[in-house]
Amino acid sequence: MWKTFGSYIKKKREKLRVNDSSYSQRQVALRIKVEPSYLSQVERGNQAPPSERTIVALAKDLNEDPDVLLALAGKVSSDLQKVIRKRPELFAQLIRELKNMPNNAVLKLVREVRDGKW
Amino acid sequence: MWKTFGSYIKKKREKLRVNDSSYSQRQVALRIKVEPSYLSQVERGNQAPPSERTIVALAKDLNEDPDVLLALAGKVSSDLQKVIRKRPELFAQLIRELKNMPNNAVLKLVREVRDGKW
DNA sequence: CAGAATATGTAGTATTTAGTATATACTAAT
DNA sequence: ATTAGTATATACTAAATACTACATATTCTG
Repeated sequence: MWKTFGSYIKKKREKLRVNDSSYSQRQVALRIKVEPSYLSQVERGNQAPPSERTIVALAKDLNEDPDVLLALAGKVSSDLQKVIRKRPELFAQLIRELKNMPNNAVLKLVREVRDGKW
Repeated sequence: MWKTFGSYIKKKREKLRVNDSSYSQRQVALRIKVEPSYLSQVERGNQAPPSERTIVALAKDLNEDPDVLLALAGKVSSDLQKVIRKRPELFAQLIRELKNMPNNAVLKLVREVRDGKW
């Protein structure tokens, strides 16, 4: 059902575990403050992905991009949502326009904005 | 608690009702397929705003922008979320860059994208 | 116009479902 | 003998909505 998220984080955890034994399910679960059995369920995709709070903690622990992990979990970071909600028409329009633009076009846009050409 | 959303849609409905008696709470509720008592609660802000599905139906019925209504309800349209989730890093970065940009700058961006300059 | 019929909004309570997680106990690996 | 992973059952909360009943308007109708 939710195999994608689960196997993604499992793989990453196991990769880290090769060089650092503190990346057992139990240790990670302890650090991100959930029950080990729950993390097990999630990794195997038997449970839907955790809450945003937990996913962000997990992302930090596994050194992953929170936005990517949230996306795999079918979510969008609440802080991004907040930005959109402040100016819904504007952002809705922009995002829909960019929906089918190729990556490099969007990226170019990002750079121009960042470099203060606006 | 949720007065903003409620009073907004109530006001709009009552405005429409002046010229069209089919905009009573009951009739609207009937059309958007919820119980009249529920719509009443929502309008008075005693209940949290409805689901996306219901809000969109309401927006259509009241001739309002769904994105705006969703925003008032503290939500972001699931189709926008989907776009973001497809390329999370890219969109996350863009949106965060634009967070504090003035409206007209963002608008300019929208226009340039729409006019195919990318 | 008076009264009947109908429509409107609201109160209060109950139900359903989803999301997020815990607890306990068991099995396998080191 | 620990440590690691998993199975299974269960709990808890909030979100979303329905059901019933009632008081007040509004509209017909004779």
